[in-house]
Amino acid sequence: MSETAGERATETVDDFGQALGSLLRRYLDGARDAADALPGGPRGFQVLVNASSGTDCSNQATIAHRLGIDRTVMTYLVDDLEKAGLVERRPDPADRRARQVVRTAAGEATLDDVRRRMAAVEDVVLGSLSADDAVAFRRLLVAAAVGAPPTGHSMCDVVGDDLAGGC
Amino acid sequence: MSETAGERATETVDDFGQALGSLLRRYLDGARDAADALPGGPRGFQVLVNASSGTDCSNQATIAHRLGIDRTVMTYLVDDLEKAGLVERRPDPADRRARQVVRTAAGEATLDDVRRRMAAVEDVVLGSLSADDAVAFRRLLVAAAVGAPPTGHSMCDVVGDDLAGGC
DNA sequence: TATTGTTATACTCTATAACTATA
DNA sequence: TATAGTTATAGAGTATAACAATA
Repeated sequence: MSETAGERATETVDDFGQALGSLLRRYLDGARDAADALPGGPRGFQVLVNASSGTDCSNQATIAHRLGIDRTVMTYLVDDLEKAGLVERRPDPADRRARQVVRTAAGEATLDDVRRRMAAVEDVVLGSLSADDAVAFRRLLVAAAVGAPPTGHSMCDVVGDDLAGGC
Repeated sequence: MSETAGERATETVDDFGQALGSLLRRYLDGARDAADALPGGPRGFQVLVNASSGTDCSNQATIAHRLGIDRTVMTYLVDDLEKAGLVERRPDPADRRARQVVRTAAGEATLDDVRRRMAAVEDVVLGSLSADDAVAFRRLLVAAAVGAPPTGHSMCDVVGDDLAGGC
């Protein structure tokens, strides 16, 4: 940050998309290391985050939609996570077509661990911001991302009607 | 945006990487439309942005490094932009290995046009933020992205010594 | 010896299409 | 008819390796 002698401000980053891409690239570089224990890397991590812990439903389609990835890719990701013993496929009692993706105990433990490492990566990525600015950035990022949810309506809303408190 | 009845806050986005990915995905969706006239799409746009307008030097390697893409990909991108008449490859007088990527008049005009359309896309992507928050977000995004510049040192710094005012 | 740029090749990732089962 | 999930195949995108020219 402090203007070092060798780098007079070389027009830095003046483009929104470039800044966004640069930030994501740096995040993914760190995330790949943090998630190297997980099959699927950062993607596998996000699937694990969005998997059900028992209180909410998470079909493969729901997760795929939420993450913006194809259903066919979800099959492979869940396959690998299941082989690693981190998640389980459970038939949805309300819809026999669907499979809920539920974290195992090992999955919960692994998620806790990787989550901590991801948090460390985030700190590094946002390292050039002050503590206050970093908080503000996270808040604005989430607010901006929520703008147009990938899923027009959550599958939970559709299914959850006759299953009070969760699906 | 406004809380519609059918969508009670479905735990929204609680993950940094997920929010970042979601935002980039929405941006790229719009950017693909905005840059459909350009060979290479959003990537081609960024190359065009980073190409030289005469005042600064821009080797292919410099641009590639700045954008975080491979040199081999740069060749194809510049090939296509050159075929479209938007940029020119010019031998660098200071380094006969290097080729400067310089925008043509048509390239400048196209860039102006696409830049305007990109700005519109950004407004849509940040549409859920207030005007003040959008400004703040852009500022923080750039500040965060500049944190660790992809290029440790710009090639311009190395070459520019004996060419006062530009390379 | 290292770097710029090019080309060809191989690989990874992702999407497409077709199918079954269920709604 | 539409959707969830799986599988196989094809495609886009990307990286790897080798090369020539120059530093």
